[in-house]
Amino acid sequence: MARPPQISGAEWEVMKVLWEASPLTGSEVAERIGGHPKTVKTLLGRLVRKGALRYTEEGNRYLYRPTLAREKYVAEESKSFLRRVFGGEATPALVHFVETVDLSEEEIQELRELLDRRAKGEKS
Amino acid sequence: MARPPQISGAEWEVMKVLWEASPLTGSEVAERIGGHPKTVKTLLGRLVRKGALRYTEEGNRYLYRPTLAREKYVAEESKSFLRRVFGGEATPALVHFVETVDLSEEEIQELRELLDRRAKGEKS
DNA sequence: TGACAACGACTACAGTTGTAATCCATATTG
DNA sequence: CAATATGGATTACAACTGTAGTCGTTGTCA
Repeated sequence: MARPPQISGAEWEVMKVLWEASPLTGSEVAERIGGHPKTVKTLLGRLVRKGALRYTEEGNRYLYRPTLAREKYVAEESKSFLRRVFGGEATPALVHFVETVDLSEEEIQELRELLDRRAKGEKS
Repeated sequence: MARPPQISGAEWEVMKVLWEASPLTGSEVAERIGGHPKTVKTLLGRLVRKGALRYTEEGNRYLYRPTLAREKYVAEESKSFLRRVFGGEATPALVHFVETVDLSEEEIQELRELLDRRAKGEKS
């Protein structure tokens, strides 16, 4: 199973709008991210080349849509981030986030419940 | 307060060994990451140019050391990761990690305690 | 003291990225 | 229909990256 292709920062912006709504034309995407249409077109082309997007022709223009769900990319990026910055260890990263970020009471509660569920059993 | 300079993947490897032990000569760094000395020298030079490393001369060679603590970079990279992948929201990222990564009983316990402490007050 | 090894400085070079512009064909508008 | 706007294809181009090689100097070993 081939890994999702590598997506750059600007490309990620493009993917985001297409994960929110697709298919879209190039101009629609450009409009939503508020970027220069030419630039966005370039990015769309690169993403197609990388296999992150497909398109279908609608009259004279293309309709783009993602080939993979956002979650796949999130997982990939997260792993790469963990590897790079935390030597692949999730716990130090979790500790870092919990310690440095503002969390509301509700969020803390949510996370605590999640950990509880995690603690009982759905282990591998 | 100027942000820590942007560090690429290969450069990060170099920084890691210097955060573990410094100062080191170029060859020592190369040895520890097991990379080609020439390549490592290039990276060291770039990091100096970027301001991520300083060096002092020791005889005919340089001794390199980081200009900033690892934590600064970790914070920077983490923020940029959150922004890119999770729209700047920490909680979804935390949820993602807790759900997708294997955590030992002890790690879960550690995180739970951390959340508890977080819940009582020490905002910052 | 002469050959060689190691150093830093500089150079190389292709691939990626961000940001567009140019070119040509077609669609739209007056 | 003519002028223009728009679309995709192609081209541009500098900065950044990964990965080294070349050059000139100097310390070291035989």
